[in-house]
Amino acid sequence: MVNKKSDKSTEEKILEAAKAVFTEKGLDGARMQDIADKAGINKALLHYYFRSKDKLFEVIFLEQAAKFMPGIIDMLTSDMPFFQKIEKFVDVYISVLIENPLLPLFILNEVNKNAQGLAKKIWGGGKPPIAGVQQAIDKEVKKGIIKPISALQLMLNMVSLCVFPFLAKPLVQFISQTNNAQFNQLMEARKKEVTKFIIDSLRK
Amino acid sequence: MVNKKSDKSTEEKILEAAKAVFTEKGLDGARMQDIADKAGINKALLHYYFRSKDKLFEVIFLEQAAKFMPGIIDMLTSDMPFFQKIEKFVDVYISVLIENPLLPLFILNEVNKNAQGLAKKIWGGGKPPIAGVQQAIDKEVKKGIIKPISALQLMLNMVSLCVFPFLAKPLVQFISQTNNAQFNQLMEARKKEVTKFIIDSLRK
DNA sequence: GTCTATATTCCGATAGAC
DNA sequence: GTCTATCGGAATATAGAC
Repeated sequence: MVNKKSDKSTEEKILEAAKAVFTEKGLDGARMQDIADKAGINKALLHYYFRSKDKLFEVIFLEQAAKFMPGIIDMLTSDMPFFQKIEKFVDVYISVLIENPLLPLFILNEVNKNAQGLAKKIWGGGKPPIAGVQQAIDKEVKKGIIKPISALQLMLNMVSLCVFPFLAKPLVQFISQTNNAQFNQLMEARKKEVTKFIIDSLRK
Repeated sequence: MVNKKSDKSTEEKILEAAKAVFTEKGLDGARMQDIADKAGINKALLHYYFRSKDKLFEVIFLEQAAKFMPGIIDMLTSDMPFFQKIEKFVDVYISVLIENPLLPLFILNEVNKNAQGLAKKIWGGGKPPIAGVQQAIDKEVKKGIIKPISALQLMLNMVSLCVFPFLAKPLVQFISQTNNAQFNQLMEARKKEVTKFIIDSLRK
């Protein structure tokens, strides 16, 4: 084994390199040459494995999109205690983002450039079952545990608080004067902060 | 006056068109031809007024960046009542975003691609005076009005809750099944929701 | 200042040898 | 399967007439 990559299949090396380049530069900014270089092969081979840049991109995008879309609806409609659902969601989601800090910007960028096409390719054509979330909330309201709130607004709040700091990572690092490791510490600490912020707001 | 644009200077027409195309497509995705078409002129004239695509982009970027960076620090250190500061910030910021929904993604994208260069071009080299915000918060804590919180985390929360829905606008529209006008209504309603959400969380 | 026409560079994609 | 060499188109940028 000469280096770390030599025991991986060529296809795996390409996918790994493509993920890195696409998530950093976006579809338009990425260069097939860069992907080839990073994978340690040449351009022609990229076209041999994946017909075109667009095809390669689509593979990467769908793979990453699945990672980005949190199972927030499933989680909020599960049978865990309500506040525990929130804590779990925040914890898991921020952990994913610490491991994949470029993910949110990558996904949102491409969804915006391709609004109608991609948004529906991620989910099926079906509507998201947001009504179930509203029922779960209303149940807690009736029990007198939380204040009334719209399911959409609550989900927006939860996702916003988790994701935005990563979208604005360079700005946050500038304002907080932190390096990468310190930024991750900050986000680790933020798990508790966000959970507390949400629960304190909901609690009656 | 034949049309709306005929009484504007050529430079103004270019800037207007460039803003529209760059904010929609980003630096890499934008085409000089598209900008020329939208401005009602030809490509050569773009280079006559601005030397290159990059130069033109920089003008647009700096102009838009100023709009995006909210005066959150100034606002939080002003002498308004504390909860009123929050309400005002949310109201003003979401209004700006309703008028410029593409602004956040545009800015964050380019800041990320150019982390070191642009972040410092926006502000001067100086550190942001976040310490003043912490003092303003601590004062309210001592008065017994709010719970203790880090200035950075609070500012992150406030900005996250306002900005993220616009970054994820296509996804939000899909989930909430809304058209543009309905989305704007949703964001208008969100002003009160976000203000309430933040204040409920901070209040003792 | 504004245009048409053209030069130049870059990049995705293909051809063909091994 | 993998490579080198090259094509062909697209996009930025320039030259030069008006």
